[in-house]
Amino acid sequence: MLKTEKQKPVTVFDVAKRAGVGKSTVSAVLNGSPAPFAESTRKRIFDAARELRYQPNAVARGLRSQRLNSVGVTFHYADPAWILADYYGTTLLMGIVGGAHARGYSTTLFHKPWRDAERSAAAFRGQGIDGFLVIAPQSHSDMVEGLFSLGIPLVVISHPGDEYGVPSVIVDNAKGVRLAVDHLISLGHERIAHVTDFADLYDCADRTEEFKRTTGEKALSIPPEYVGFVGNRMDFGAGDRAGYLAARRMLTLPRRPTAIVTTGDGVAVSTIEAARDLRIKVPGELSVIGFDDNILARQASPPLTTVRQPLVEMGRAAAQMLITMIGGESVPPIARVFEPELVVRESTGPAPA
Amino acid sequence: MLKTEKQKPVTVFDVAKRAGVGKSTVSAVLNGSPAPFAESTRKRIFDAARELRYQPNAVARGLRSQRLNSVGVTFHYADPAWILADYYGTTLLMGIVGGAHARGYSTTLFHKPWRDAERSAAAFRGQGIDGFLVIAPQSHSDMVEGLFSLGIPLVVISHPGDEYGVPSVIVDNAKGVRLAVDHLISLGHERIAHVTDFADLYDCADRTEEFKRTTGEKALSIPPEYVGFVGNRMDFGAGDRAGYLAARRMLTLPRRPTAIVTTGDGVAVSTIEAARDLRIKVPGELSVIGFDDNILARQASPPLTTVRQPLVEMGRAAAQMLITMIGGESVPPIARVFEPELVVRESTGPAPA
DNA sequence: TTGTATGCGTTATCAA
DNA sequence: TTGATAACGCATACAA
Repeated sequence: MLKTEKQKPVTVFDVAKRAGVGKSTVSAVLNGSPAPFAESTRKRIFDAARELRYQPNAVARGLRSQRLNSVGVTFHYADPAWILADYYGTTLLMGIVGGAHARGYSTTLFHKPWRDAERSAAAFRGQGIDGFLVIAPQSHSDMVEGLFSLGIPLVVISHPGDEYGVPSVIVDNAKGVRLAVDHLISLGHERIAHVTDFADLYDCADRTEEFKRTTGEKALSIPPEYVGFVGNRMDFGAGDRAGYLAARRMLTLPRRPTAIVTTGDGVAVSTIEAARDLRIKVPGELSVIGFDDNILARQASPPLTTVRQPLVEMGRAAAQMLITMIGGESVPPIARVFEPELVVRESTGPAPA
Repeated sequence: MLKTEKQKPVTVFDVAKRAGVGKSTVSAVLNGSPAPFAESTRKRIFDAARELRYQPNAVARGLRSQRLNSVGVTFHYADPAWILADYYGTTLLMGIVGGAHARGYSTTLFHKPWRDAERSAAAFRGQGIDGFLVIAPQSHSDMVEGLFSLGIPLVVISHPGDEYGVPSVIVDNAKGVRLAVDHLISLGHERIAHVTDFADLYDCADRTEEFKRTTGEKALSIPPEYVGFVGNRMDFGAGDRAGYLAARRMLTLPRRPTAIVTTGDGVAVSTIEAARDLRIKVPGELSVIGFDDNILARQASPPLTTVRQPLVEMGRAAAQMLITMIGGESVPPIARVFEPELVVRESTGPAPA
C-alpha cells in the first residue's frame, strides 16, 4: 500500500522561492511572455519548475483568465445518458473529443435541465466551461438564443443558428433526401412513403419537408397517409416501438408503399422489422432507406441502404470552430454545410412488378 | 440578431449590495449554513439573488473549496476518441454519465498522454476535476499508483486496484469464463479454443488465465495453438483485422477446434467472419462465444451467444463510489465485483459429430 | 445574528 | 530586466 496522504501542490510561489526570483517573473517566463528576460533567470526558473514538478493550477488560472480549456457538450434528452445510447450522438462525440483534444481541450458532458432562457441560461455560465456545443436542440427550445445572449461562445450542431448569429454545423438535408428519392425512382419505385422519428428536431422536420418538396417536383403523388411521424425526442426510449408501429400502420394500408424513406437508421431498422412480421420481403417487396449510416446500418439484416452523414468530421469541425471562437477570433455566424452521400447496400431493390 | 455583448456576471457582492447585507451573509445563507439567520434577511437575500439571476461562479468556488463537481474519465487509447468507437467504453460511459448526473456532477473526458507516474501524474491535479475514473489501464502502466499517491480520489474500472488501496469495479471473469465453457461442454464440445484481443488489459489476460484453468479442471486438453492473441490496445484500429487473422490461423489448423471462446464481442464477430470466409458454418461446424453483450452481439449474424457484463450498472456504481470519496467519506479499497450472465443466442450449437 | 478580513493560485499592471 | 501588488469570486474564521 502506497503512501496515502494528500501532497501539498507546488505553486508559483514555491518555484519563485527556489529560483530566487519573484512570483510574477515565474509566471511571465513560464508563459513565454515576449518581454526579454535574462537567459540566466530564465534557466533558473525552468530548472526549478522541473525539479519541483510544478504544474499550474488550471482552476486558479481559470478564475483569473476566464478560460479552463474545456468545451462543453450539451443536448436535450430527458436522460443525459441517452446521448450515448444513440449512435448519432456517439459518433458525433468521437469527432468532438478528437477535435478538442487536438487543440488541448478536454470535453465535458454538461447536462442541466433546460426550462427556458429566463430561468436556465445563467446556470451555464461560470461553470468552468469555456463554450458550448449544442447538439440538435428541440425546435421549440430557446436554448440557442438563451446561451448566445449571455455572450457564451457557442456552436450548434444539426440545427441552424444563423438567425441568432450563431455558427452551426449541419448536413445538406435537401441533397440527402434527393439522393434517396432519386435512387428509388431509378429503381422504378413510384409509391414512396416516409417515416420520421423525432418530429421536434430540425433535421427530421427538414428532411420531411424536403421529402414532400422533392417528390412533388418529381410529380410523384404522395397521399397524406404515406407520411408518418413517430414521436419526439423526449420519448426516446419508446422510439423503437413507435417506429415499428408507424411502419406497420403504413404497411397495412390497402395500397401500401413499395419504398420507405426514413429520417434515421434506427427507424429504418424498425421498419424492416415491421415488414418482416407482416411477411413483406425486404428488398423484394419493400425497399427501405435509412439516414446517418451508423453501426446499425452495417449490422442490420439486410444491411441498410442509407444516406451517410460525415458525423465524425462534423463533430471535429464544430469543436474546432468553437475553440477558435473561445480563442477570441470571430467565426462567421453561418452554417457550415456538410455533404451527405448515398451508401447503397441491400435494403433497396427494384420496384415489384 | 440578438444582443451580442458579453454581460457582466453578477457576483455575491451585487446580491449583498441589493439585499443590504454583507457578502459573507449572502454566501452563508445561500449555502444553507446551519447558523440561524433572521427570516427577514434570509428572504431579502433570496429575493435579491433571484431578481439578479445570481449564479455562483463554480470556478471561484472551486478554487476556494477544491471542488468543481465534475468527475473525470480517463483511459489509455492512443487516440482519445476510441473510447467511443468501442462499445464497451460507450456503454460504461452511459452508466457513468447517468450516475454522475444523478448526484449533480458533470462528466469530463480527460485524456492526457501518460508516460509514467514521475512525469505525468502532476498534470492530473488542479485541472478542475475532482476525481478520476480510470478505465481499463494497461497492465504495465503505473497510472493507478501514480494518481493515487498524489491523493487524488480514484476508482478503477475493469482492473484491480486493491493492491494500492484503490477501490475498483470489476466483473467476475472466472465465473464468466466458466459459464461459457460449461455451456459449450453441455453442447458436447471438447476441442475448445480461445482468442483474446487486448493482451495488455487485465480483463483479457484474466479471462485467458481462467480459460486455461477452467478447461484444465474439466480435464479438456487444450493444445497451445488453441490459445491465440491478437494484439494490445494501442493497436486498436487494427484490432478487427488482427482478430480475423488469429481466428483464421486457428481454423486452418489440421485439427481445428469446434468451439471458440473469445474475450470480446468484437473479436467474436471477426472470428465468425473468418469462419464464413473459410466456408465453416456457424453454429453448425463452429460455435463462437463473445464477451460483453454489446450492440454488436445483438446485430451480428448469427446473433452472438455471449457473456454479458452489466456495463451500465458498473459505470453507475463506479461514478457513485467516486463521488462518495470526493465528498470525503471513505470507501473501502476493495473490488466491487459484478456478476456476468450467459446470453444464449445463435452462434453456439451442438458439437459436430 | 451579522460583517470584516483573509486566502485559494494565477496573471496583469505598473513602478522600480 | 524584474518584482510588488492588486484583482478574479467565493467561503471561512473570527470579530463585533
